[in-house]
Amino acid sequence: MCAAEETTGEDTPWGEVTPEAARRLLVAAVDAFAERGYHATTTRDIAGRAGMSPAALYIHFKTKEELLHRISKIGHERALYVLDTEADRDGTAAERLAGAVRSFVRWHAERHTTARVVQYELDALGEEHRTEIVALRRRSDAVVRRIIGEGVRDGEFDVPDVPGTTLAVLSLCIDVARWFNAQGSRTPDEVGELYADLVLRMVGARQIPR
Amino acid sequence: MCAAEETTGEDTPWGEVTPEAARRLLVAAVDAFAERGYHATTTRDIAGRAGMSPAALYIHFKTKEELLHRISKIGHERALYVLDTEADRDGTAAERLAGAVRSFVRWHAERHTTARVVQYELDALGEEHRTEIVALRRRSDAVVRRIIGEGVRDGEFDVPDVPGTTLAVLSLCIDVARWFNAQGSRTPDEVGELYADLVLRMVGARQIPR
DNA sequence: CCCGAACCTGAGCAAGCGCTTAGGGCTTGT
DNA sequence: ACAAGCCCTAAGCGCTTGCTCAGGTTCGGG
Repeated sequence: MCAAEETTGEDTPWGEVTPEAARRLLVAAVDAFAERGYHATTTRDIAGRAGMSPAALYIHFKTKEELLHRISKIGHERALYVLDTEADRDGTAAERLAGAVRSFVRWHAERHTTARVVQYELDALGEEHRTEIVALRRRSDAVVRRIIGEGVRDGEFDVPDVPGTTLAVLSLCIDVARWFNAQGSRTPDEVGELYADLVLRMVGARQIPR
Repeated sequence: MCAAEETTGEDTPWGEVTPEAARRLLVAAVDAFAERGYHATTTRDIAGRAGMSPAALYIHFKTKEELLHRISKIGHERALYVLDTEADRDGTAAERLAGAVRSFVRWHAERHTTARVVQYELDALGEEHRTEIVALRRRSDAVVRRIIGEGVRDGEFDVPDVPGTTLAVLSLCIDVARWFNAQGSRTPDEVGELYADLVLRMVGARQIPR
């Protein structure tokens, strides 16, 4: 199902988007969408930021919505990859949960421009594209729920309401994209560390690992 | 500071908006903004939902942005009132924090249509109106920070990073407006209860009150 | 009965929107 | 040298947008 080229854990952002002109447009769109929102952004604005004429956009993308879809899909895949990687490590449930939250939050802070589009412009997608993306989001939910469930099973965590707590944990992480500011006083690493600690408290982890 | 007419804790929503036609338009706007977002909503749509012609809107509101501003201002005042009321009660810091979170979350769930507009359409406001609203939001932050600070001072809470934890608590509550669904399986009361418990864990409250 | 104020509508304007089309320069292989 | 193919632009089409304005309806007070 997944080709070898689709390396969702790459270092270069948007490396899989080719040709380079399309990538430039896409990056410009991410900035514009994050700044003003999808509906308040014009195709002329996107093209302008990429140093091209408005018509150039339609050589690389069929519609403005397709741009959003590609951003949203790649973004969700990246976020999910980050979460999955940490969840599949060895260690106690507490260690894995802390690692997952730390990385997931760090991703949302570091890539807060992308994350804002990914997390808050879902409604602007068309019907089909949205259901596709929602499926990806459910997988994130499943990952976190599994770790918490295992922690409860092994007696590591004290969680009366696993689905509710899962929801709250993910909600907390996702909302970082809304408030995080690069000019602010906290680094992405610091926020990740703080949040990992807070989440361990939420699940009543019996001891702080490491 | 507050006039007698400014009863922000009323039972009837939007009771302070008169005349009745203006209130109908405002309610229609809340629904439309919450559903599609400010920029994706047309003045024709708002007027249509209120059963009026597009021109009628401009008798009661100068611009579309003024509509958003009134919604945002009243909404923020209500939310802040809810928070303040619980924060000013007697009791331990844990009791007050739990009460504040419970009520604040319940408000965001019950009034999730309004809350979505209030919390996620800030950027659509004009420069002046936005700074006015941001000032209201800082007051919410101060309320929560004060309770947590007092809990730490009295040895009730164990919080290494008070500003960070305050941020996280508010972030958690606010994000309820994004995911809460009236058709979902949880009632606003249940979510409020769950979240109050989770927040007490986050601050390391020594015992669960009541 | 008429007046003025309050409220609302039908029609429409200027501007801006997403998107299309015709065509012109590059680069590349031969 | 030249043709093919790719990438881009200038111009603009059809439509929708926020908003305006002249005029009509309703209603309480004189």
